[in-house]
Amino acid sequence: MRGRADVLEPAILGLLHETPMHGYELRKRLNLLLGSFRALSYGSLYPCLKRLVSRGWIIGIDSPSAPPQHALSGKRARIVYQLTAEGKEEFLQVLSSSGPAAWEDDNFGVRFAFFGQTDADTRLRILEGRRSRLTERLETIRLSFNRTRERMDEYTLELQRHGLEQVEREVRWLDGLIDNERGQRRARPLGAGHQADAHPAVDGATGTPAQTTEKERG
Amino acid sequence: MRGRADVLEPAILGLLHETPMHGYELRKRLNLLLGSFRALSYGSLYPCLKRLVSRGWIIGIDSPSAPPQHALSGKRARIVYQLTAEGKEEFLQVLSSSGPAAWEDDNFGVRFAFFGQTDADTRLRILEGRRSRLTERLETIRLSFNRTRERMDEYTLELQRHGLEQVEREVRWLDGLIDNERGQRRARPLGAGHQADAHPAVDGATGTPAQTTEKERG
DNA sequence: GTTTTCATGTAACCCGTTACATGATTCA
DNA sequence: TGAATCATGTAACGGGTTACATGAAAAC
Repeated sequence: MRGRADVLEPAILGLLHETPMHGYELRKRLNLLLGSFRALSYGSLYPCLKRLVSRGWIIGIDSPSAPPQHALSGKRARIVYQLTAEGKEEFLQVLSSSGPAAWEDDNFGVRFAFFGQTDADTRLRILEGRRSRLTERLETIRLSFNRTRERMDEYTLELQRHGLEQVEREVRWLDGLIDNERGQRRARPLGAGHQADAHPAVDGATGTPAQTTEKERG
Repeated sequence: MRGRADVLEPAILGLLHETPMHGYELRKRLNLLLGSFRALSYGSLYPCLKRLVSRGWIIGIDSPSAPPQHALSGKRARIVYQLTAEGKEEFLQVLSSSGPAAWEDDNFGVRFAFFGQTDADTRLRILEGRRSRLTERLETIRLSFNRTRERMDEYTLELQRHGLEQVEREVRWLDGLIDNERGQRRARPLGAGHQADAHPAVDGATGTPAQTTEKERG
């Protein structure tokens, strides 16, 4: 898997910055946040938490936690983790950084997920960095495409074409976001743009009253 | 990165099935094929080649190879790899397999890249498997989306929305491909469909006469 | 003549998954 | 009562990247 780049640690810090949590729940949140479609393994999560504890960025407090219903006693003792002062400082520092690392494939997602806590300047710088990173990639792909198109069979060609389209789409998405960031005061409320694109996006299962049993990655 | 699932080995087998190559060139082809945007490292490639050799699937022949131009002598001795009979057999077996493994995220790309050498039945089964895999994922995302939308800030929401749209787009892409596979005899020539989507796709740098210096991933 | 590209490798490290181990609680 | 979910971990393994090492040929 994508080694390097420490996407897990900042993600954990970020989630714990919002609210303290125990490992099990953290994992669920992380699965959503990271969007990696194979669930994060415990063999990865718990050692990481340990690491963060040993670095003094978080502490784990053993709490039996009274269950909302049933009123009776506590369920199994769970370890609720929360940020320390140092951890908070560390996270804020991560948030304010806007170097190339922030817009590489691995990190961009996490950084974006915490844009709500990132200041506007940094946000814009990251979005623009990401954009130029992608257009640069676009150039490379187009070049290779034009250089090798006659040697390729239709499927390879189609795969290439589709990949190209994906990146183009992503650039346009970024354009929308950047526009939105620039037209700061009372612009359209994010996720409205992309005119004439008729994105049906989220709608299925519209009526569900949010009471489904909490399931893996759901 | 994405550990497991052996995407490298089949890819190498497949490329060598088309034509013998030395490691350095193989890497370039692999970078295109795999579409992973960080170039494959030699520290990964050469050991893998070694593994394949030890398994008897490929052999490396030391050849000085006379350069096309200059007519004079051979450049540095390079090791040209080619499939053995066993390697060919192995690859063909991989090609004919159409289990769930074939349509998981990691493998689908490679499998698709070799569709030109895959029989129509297998192709269709893989495409359909992939499709149902994605729609299944779509359901999961939509559920979680509807369950957590009010608790999320606009950026997290937008990220989620964008992810959802990406998958939806991919499903539609698959629909086109499946249609195409089904309407076998003389259908539209792949990559034409997606009506009213006006995809500008490949065009930039149209005139380049394919003589640019071979560059990394290009 | 120097830089870039070609060309092949090795060893250490990182980080993630798999598989294993354990046990409480809740739901059918 | 038995299955599923909650909850926390450990150890082995795997495979990829980084960094290192080396050198020839081509391009500038």
